[in-house]
Amino acid sequence: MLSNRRYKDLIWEQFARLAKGLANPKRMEILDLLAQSPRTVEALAKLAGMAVANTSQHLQVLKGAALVVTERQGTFVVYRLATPEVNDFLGSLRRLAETQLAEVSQLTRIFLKDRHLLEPVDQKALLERVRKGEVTVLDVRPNEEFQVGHIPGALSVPLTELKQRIADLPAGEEIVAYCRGPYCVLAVEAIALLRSRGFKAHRLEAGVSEWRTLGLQVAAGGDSTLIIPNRRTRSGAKEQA
Amino acid sequence: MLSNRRYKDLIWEQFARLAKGLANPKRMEILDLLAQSPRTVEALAKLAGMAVANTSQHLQVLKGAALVVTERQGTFVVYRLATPEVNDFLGSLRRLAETQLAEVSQLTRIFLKDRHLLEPVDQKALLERVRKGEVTVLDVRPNEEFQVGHIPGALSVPLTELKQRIADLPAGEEIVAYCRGPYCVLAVEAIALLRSRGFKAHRLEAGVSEWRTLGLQVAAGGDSTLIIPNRRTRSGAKEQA
DNA sequence: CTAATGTTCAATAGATTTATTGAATACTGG
DNA sequence: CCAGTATTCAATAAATCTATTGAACATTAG
Repeated sequence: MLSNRRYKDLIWEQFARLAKGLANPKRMEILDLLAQSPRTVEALAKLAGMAVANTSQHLQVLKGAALVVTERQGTFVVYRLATPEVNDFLGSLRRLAETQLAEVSQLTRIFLKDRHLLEPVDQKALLERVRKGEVTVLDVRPNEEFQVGHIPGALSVPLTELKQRIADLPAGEEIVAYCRGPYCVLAVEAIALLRSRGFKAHRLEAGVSEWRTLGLQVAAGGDSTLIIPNRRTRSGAKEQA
Repeated sequence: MLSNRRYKDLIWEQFARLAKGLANPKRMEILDLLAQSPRTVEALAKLAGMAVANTSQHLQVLKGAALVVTERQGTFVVYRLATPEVNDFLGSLRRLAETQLAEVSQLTRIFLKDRHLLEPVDQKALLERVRKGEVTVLDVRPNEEFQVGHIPGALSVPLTELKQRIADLPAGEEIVAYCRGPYCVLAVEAIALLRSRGFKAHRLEAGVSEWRTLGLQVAAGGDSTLIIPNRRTRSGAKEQA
């Protein structure tokens, strides 16, 4: 017979178990990377800047908290978020952190100010214009992530290739760049580069996971890569950090 | 100058900081109690079954994660959730735990089965009937919590007093009892008692915080306590565990 | 002021978490 | 089967977290 007190203890322990999975900066980063696309242990280790064994250990914790699931592909083990609900939940955790922790917005402000990009753009209006297809949208993440899912109509121009391909962009038009979300730095760098070349460019803070959470459609495959054909790459091995 | 890597590390650390606040069963329980009403350290310690110093320490952690705030009232220090967003977030954490962790629903099933209360009621329909005022609704939490906020139209009948006051209840009508939410045991016991006395009684899983999260109005004060007048009690000192 | 009460602080031991290291295991291609 | 690569496991030390204890501090009542 399960006593009241014992039931309570066990139930709260389960909730805390979920939270424990999130209670580490590196695991947080791993989850953010997995929100973009499924990845191998090796790829995650490289992107998060940590040893493979350590990454594997963190992934076991996340698996134990039922936040991620695995699938074997040959000698690789591919990890991904367990369900779309996990993605939505991560979004609500971040929003809570933004409202509750002054440090979050302060850090972002300092970071953007250092890069002379601290000009508040109405993100809601920008999102609406993107949704309506009124602006040229660049997805500056690695092409692998673009393939898995991107904002409809976006062009895949990974940050690593932007410099070489910048001449191909429409000179007069307004450009909007996005990457993995509000705390990803790829689009920030892309905007800096674009502006230094005279483009009128803005950063969309939302990434694909935010886009999806808003209930909007996500495109897959390489159909919007109008500028150059997709390159073949080894699973996650040469992504940008 | 804040480097990319350093910015990322600091940002993820902030998110993890929030999660760390939740990563302990006792803190989870404390937050659940605070979702009902503000409480003193002493009251929380008693309700959660832990030492005062230990409770105070946990509260410092929650305060550090900006999940709760304090207010001094004489020699007491009253803790409460920092914002309504914290309450909503706790709800989404629980919902995620329900979908991701089989243990949660299994524990609840075992608990209810032990008490012969495992008959699935359509909670959505029940909620709708409560909203429309079609049933007699009992709030079986301590009266202090009722005072702070309750479902409009509900009668305050704390579980501790139910036995004495059961004769005053309308015999024929259907009765719905609720307490602090899906993982609170007060209503479960109330239902068992009511049924043993021949009442047709059901448990509403939602508590006040869920009710509020749904965007519904919450009543405050003692105006719905139709059966007996509100008693004066010392802040949380004699609540039921 | 002093006494009483509620809360916090400080020190500690035991448990848990984390990064590192090197070895073991799983799968593929030959 | 063997060799090579990706992942996991096991052991360890350092760091962090937790509950307990007793003292210190803050506020109110007298």
